[in-house]
Amino acid sequence: MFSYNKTHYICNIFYYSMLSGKFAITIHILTLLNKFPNDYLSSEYIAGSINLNPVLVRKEIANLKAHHIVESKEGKNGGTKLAVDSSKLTLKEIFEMTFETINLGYAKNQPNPDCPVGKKINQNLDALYADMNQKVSAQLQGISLEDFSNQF
Amino acid sequence: MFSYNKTHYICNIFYYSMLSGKFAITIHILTLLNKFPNDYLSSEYIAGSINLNPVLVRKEIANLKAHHIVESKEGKNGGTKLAVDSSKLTLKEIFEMTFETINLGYAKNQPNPDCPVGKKINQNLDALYADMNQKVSAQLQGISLEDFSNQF
DNA sequence: TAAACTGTAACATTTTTTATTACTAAATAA
DNA sequence: TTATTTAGTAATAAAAAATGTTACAGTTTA
Repeated sequence: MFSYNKTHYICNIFYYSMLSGKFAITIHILTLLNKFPNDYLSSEYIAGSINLNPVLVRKEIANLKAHHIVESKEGKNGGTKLAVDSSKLTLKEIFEMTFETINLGYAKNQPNPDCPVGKKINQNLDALYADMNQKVSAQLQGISLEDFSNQF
Repeated sequence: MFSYNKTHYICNIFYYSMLSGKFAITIHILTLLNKFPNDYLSSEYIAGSINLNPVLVRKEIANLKAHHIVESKEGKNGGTKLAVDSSKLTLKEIFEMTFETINLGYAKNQPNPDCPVGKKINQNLDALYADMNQKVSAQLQGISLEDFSNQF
């Protein structure tokens, strides 16, 4: 058995890039926009489809704008529309805009650096998750927003 | 633009199977146990390596016990040891014991069923995530606990 | 100039995750 | 046989993350 001091490591880890509803919400928004490429859809309207607060829709739209995927028009009759060709936008790109990576999580606290396992566990998990990301990315790369949207 | 009533759907969805630190903690526990296949390691000792509360370690161990992966001994000098051959236990099995599936999340509220997109979005996400799981599972299937443990 | 929008900040609430305390029961060693 | 160390577990607390709300300034259009 390894022996090490059982000090308490307070410091937390910032690996976290947890999944929330961000991807689902973003793809929902984009699917709607894709259905009406010539209309500016309001956040209120989109929110009504997702069943979500319009402010949260606008926040995701702000993210999409930062990536130049959509454009918005302020003022009356304003709203948001797609700014890219949906056949060229892949789910991989959408994924990357909403998550950094896919992973199976890390323990919250820093593992004990005096333990051989604790010292390397995150590094080894990183490697595992990196492989995982490659596989998932390859899959998502093969699906365009148009493909996804055509399923509806 | 689709038109639909903007009622508010309160009902939530139970898809959720979010990732926390469970997988990381479980694999950490199993790696330690694998390093000392003949010792009963206490939850206190394991907790000292993960830097986690011992009660939480015992909870994960309870889960492992339910899957007959480890066995425990109560009382003084008690603890937990592996009950399976680590070369035959795959990360896929460990993954399945701690998560049901991998996914990129769902919006929290039920989407609007009066909207063609809202009505089908979760079904289409499900299909996407199912493919994802297959790829990830195939990867994890190829790695045994022994393989993982040998990296340390 | 009123109305309908976006953009954003600030704050509140809810949900999830992690931590703690406290206790019972079991096994061992002295 | 008794003190000690351990698992097992329930109940509760605290922390963190996600989601929701309110409010309001700025923009555009009719």
